[in-house]
Amino acid sequence: MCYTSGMTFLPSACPSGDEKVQLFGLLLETNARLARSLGLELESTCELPLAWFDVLLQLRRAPEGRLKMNEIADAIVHSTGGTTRLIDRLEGAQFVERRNCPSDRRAIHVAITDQGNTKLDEALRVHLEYLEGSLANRLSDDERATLAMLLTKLNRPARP
Amino acid sequence: MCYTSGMTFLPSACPSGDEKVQLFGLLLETNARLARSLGLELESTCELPLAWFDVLLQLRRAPEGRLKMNEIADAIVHSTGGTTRLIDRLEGAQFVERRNCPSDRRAIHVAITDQGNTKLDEALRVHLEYLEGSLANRLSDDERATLAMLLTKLNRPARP
DNA sequence: GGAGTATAGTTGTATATGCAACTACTTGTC
DNA sequence: GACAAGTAGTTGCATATACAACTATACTCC
Repeated sequence: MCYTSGMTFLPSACPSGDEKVQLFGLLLETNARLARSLGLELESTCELPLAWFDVLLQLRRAPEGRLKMNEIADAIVHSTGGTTRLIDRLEGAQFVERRNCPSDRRAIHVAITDQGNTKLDEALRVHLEYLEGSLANRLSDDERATLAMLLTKLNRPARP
Repeated sequence: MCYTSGMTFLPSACPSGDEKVQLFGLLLETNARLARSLGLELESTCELPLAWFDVLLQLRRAPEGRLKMNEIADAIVHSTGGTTRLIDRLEGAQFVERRNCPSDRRAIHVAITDQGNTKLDEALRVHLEYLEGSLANRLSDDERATLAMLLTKLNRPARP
């Protein structure tokens, strides 16, 4: 599968066509395109950045409707420093609020507010419509289930 | 699949557990984790940012070993402005060079240099090792082929 | 129960990126 | 062949994020 262009490559130095490299690149590219188009959609229709949407969604899914800072950072795959400022902005917009954690005075509970829930509902409506065009149109129910299974396997933390 | 927590949600306002929403979130999360760990790996062992690696890989794959600015921007899913500066940095490190395009004086050809090729080979070795741990360990050959097929379907540009 | 270590979160600083405005060139139309 | 519209790339500016250093609190082990 190695492209044989006019250029001269050392044979051993050309694994750019390796099947795994291709697959990994495809994953990055697919993700980047989908994230970008969804981000533009949410931003233009709801004025909600994708990262904010992601936080609100994680909070709604959380058992008690709240998460600690480091749980959010892990869930959305940001640094803790970046998460602090992201939550600052969300709190400034009154979509979430910080609360003290009674059992650990270092920790902070971040909870979604009513305004946050309202905005999230609005965004989810947009998101669902978007998904019809980007997922449902392109993959069958079975294919989506398979994809979910494969991604779940891929997403497991590395063995120790 | 909707979490029934202690909180009271309007039934219609809780599609956060929707199968497509879950799948999309899984895709974003998987991608973010893999990109982050690969980025750290490349940065620490090769001092090569992931975005630089991506550009060099696209250039090697290109039929003539070179691409125009807008082709790069599209391939790596960046804005053209962002790509200009990314290529500035890569050119500063002498991994790529800009050349005039003979047939269109607006356009720029970006070509990988010998130093860029050397660095890319180095990074690909790291990448291949990384992929053993992140892809090959978790998915069988068949599963990887299936995943590639599904992502390809997903990655097709939207219908007009 | 006190010293040392680990953990949760914040902040200073640097950097990478997007968007919109801009220049320069090309293409299409009359 | 000139003018309008479209396209390629760059730049000013704003912003989001990462990393590392820091503070405050919790845990562990003697």
